[in-house]
Amino acid sequence: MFTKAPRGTKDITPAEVYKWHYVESKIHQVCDVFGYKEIRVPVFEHTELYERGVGDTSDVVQKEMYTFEDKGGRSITLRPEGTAGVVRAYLENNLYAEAAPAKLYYNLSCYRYEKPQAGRLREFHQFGIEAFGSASPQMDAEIISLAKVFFETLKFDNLGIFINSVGCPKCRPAYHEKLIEYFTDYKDKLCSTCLSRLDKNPMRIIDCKNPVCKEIGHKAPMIIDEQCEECNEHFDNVKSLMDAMGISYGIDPTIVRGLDYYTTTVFEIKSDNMVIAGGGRYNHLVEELGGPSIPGIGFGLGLERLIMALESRNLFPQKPSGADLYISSIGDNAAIYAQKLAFELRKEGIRCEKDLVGRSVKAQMKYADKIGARFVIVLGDDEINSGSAKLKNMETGEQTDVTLNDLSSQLKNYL
RNA sequence: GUGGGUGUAGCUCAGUUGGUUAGAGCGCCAGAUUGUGGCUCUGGAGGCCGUCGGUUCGACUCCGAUCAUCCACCCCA
Repeated sequence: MFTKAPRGTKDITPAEVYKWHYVESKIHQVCDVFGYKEIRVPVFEHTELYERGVGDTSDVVQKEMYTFEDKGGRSITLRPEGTAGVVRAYLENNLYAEAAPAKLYYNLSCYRYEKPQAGRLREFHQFGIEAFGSASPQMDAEIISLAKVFFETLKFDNLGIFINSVGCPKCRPAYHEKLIEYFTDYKDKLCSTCLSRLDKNPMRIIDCKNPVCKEIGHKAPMIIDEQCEECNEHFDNVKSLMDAMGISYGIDPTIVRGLDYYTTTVFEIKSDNMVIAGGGRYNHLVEELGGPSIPGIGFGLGLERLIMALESRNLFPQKPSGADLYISSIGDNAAIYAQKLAFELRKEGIRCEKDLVGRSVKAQMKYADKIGARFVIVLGDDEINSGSAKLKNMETGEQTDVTLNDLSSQLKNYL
C-alpha cells in the first residue's frame, strides 16, 4: 500500500532524470531566445476557474478533474491544464499593465482523473507558452515558429505542422447551423457519441475517428470555407507569414481542439501520427475570466509524450558520466587522506567520488566503472608518502603519473 | 466510461495433462596467489508464484472475486 505509487503516477528515477533535465534546459533556452518569461502558478485553483476557463461542456471539466472541498469549505481543483491558471495570474498580477504583449511560458504538472495508458498519466507534465495582448497574425506565426525551433533544437525531423481556423463568435453560429443541417441528413449513420454532439458541438463530429463518421465528415462544409472575412484574412496572413519564414505546414480542416476556448487559429504538431503539441488562439478567454478584452494565443505539450518520442527516435544525448574522478583507497590512513582530498577537489568543482563502505580495491574499481567515473586514482601508503600516484583513464585503461599536491590543476587538463 | 491482454527472484521471462526441496538469462555480492574495472570461470544471496476465497488428498498450474499493470477505444497532453 505505502510502497506503491497511486494509479497513473510515475516516479522519475535518477537513472532517467537526465532526460528531463535535457528537455527542460531546451525549454528554457528556446523560450529565452524568443523572449518568453517563465511564470509559476499554483497546483490548485478555485474550481470555477476551470469550469469557466476550460469550458463546462468539455470532458476535462465534466469528468476528469480532481476536485475536493478544503477545510474552509472552498471547492478546489488540481489544475487539469496550464492556460486557465496562467490567465488568472496574468490578471491578478496586472501583467496587462506592463509591456504588451506579455509573453509567458510554464512547465508544470497537471492532473486528470483518466484511465492510464501509453503516454497518458493522471499526473503529467506540461510545457506551454501563452502570449497576451496581440491579435496580430504575427503573434500566431511567432508562436508556431517557436514550437518549430523547439522541436528542431531537440533534433526532431519528419515533424508535421498542421493548422486550421475555427472561426470566431461572429461567424461560428452560422457555420454551426450549416453543419447541423448537413449532418442531420446522415443522422441514422452517425455513431452514438456524434449524435449527442450534433446539437451542442457539431464541429467535433468532423474530428471523429469512426470510419463512417469520418467519411461523412470529410464532405461536410469546412469552417475555413465558411468563416467571416475577418477570420479569413487573419488565416491568410498567418499562412503567408509562415511561408515567409520558410516553415512548411499542412492545412488540416479537421483540427478541432478539445478545449472550448479556441478562436481562429488552431494548430497541432504531429510525430508519427501522434499529436505531441497543440494550441491555438483564444481571443475571448481573458474577458471570459473577468479581465479586460485581451486576445491570447498559446500552445502546450506533454513532457512524458515528448520524452517517449525522443526515446523512440534515439534523440537523447549520451548519459552524462557519473564522476570525473573516483578516489580508491587502501587502508585506514588512505581512507582519511581520500576524504580530505575529495573535499578539496569538490571545492574546486571537480566531480569526484570515493569509497564510502570500506570495500576492496577491486570492488572499488568495479564501483567506479559502474557509476561511469572517467578517471580513477588509487591511494595507498606508498602514494601518500611519495606524494605521487597513477591516474587511470577508465576508457582507455592507460595510466599517467600525477602529483597529489596539485591534483586539481593536473586533472583539469584531462577533463 | 467501454473492450482486451498480463500478474512467478531487482529486471526480462520459462514452468510440461494440477503431484514431493520453483528454474534460466541478465543484474547484485564474493572468490580465481597477496593493491586495479570492462572479458572468462566458480560460488553465494534473493521468490508466502499480486491478494483473498473456492474446487481437490494435493494448486504457481483449474474456477471466482479483487487489486495492480499494459494495450485499444473515448478523450486528450
